[in-house]
Amino acid sequence: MKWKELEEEPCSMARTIGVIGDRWTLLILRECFLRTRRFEGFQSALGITRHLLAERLKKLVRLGILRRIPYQEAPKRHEYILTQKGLDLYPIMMALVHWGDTHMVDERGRPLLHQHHKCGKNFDPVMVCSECGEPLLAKEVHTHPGPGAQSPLTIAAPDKPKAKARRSAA
Amino acid sequence: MKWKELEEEPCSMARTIGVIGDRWTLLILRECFLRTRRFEGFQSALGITRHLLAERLKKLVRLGILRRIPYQEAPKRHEYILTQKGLDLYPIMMALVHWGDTHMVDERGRPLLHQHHKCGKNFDPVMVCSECGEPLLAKEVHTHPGPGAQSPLTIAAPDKPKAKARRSAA
DNA sequence: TCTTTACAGTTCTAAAATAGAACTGTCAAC
DNA sequence: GTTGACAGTTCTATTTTAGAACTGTAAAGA
Repeated sequence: MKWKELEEEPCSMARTIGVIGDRWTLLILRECFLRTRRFEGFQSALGITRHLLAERLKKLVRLGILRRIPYQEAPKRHEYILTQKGLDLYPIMMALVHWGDTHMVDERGRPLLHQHHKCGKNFDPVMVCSECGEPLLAKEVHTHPGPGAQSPLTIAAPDKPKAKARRSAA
Repeated sequence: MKWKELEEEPCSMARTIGVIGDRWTLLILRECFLRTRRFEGFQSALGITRHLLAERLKKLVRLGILRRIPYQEAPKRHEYILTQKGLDLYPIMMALVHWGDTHMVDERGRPLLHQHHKCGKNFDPVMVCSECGEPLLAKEVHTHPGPGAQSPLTIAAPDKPKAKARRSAA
């Protein structure tokens, strides 16, 4: 499966993965949320090769997740800033951090604490139901096809004959 | 940067990315949450090559995200079931789906709806503060180093001399 | 003026990961 | 005794990444 194909799957998760589902893109976005904005900033913070960084930044701009804004003329220079679409990735970032905080910390504890302006406390992110406000558990959620569905299950209609025919074709 | 190194970075997000930050792993986990449990099930639903599927399942088992449980003797067969550690990835999955629902749907609408058992309604996941219950916005959160920090900022202490010295070394 | 530095890339080659297909092996059913 | 389900493993070819060097503009300093 190519990356491009992912973006066309009838599954919101697959499409999202097609956009941000690789290591470097995710790390670049982490830096964006930490207020890094410039090429050199990303490069030195991440140790990513310049080649890949340039390529990923282009992709994020093309997808409307970052905006490329000039901050000086003369030698033309640009900053990369999160758009609203990019800012909307925040829950994903927080969910990733929280899982790491829960399952991947060593004996020293969390590398980073998060403080909420509104209440002033260090917090954990909690995912709740938009309708009743209760925390969401996988077992308490039932999925069913929406208007954009193509298969009775969520996802990835295996509409490629290959998938099933693979062995009998031999 | 190698995948192994990621898991040792002083950043919970980097560590999480080291575990689940690739396309196929994420898609395999999606299938797990949709109750797929067997090798052939994953393979035909995803179209992943058998080689990679075997490799990724091993990794997920090694990391304690899936458990490999025999479901028949004779030809020994196993199922792959989410552990609690794996189930805890649910907010990440939901956050990915929700972003896709918001920004990647086509004119037909969402491929999949989610219904909450407790309240019976279709819902969106909302990420809130564990302390005050208010929805979290990136701009209202301040990060500061925790006990496991190694750099004043969250993350990725660029402790590799290469990062800065790269040009002057030439 | 000449050199160095900051910055933002681009362009190579080598190494690693992934795709794609076929092969292995056990057992049940036809 | 042949076929099919299932769960892998083993190949080669293609794509991606890593790693390092090179390009080019302009400011700062010797």
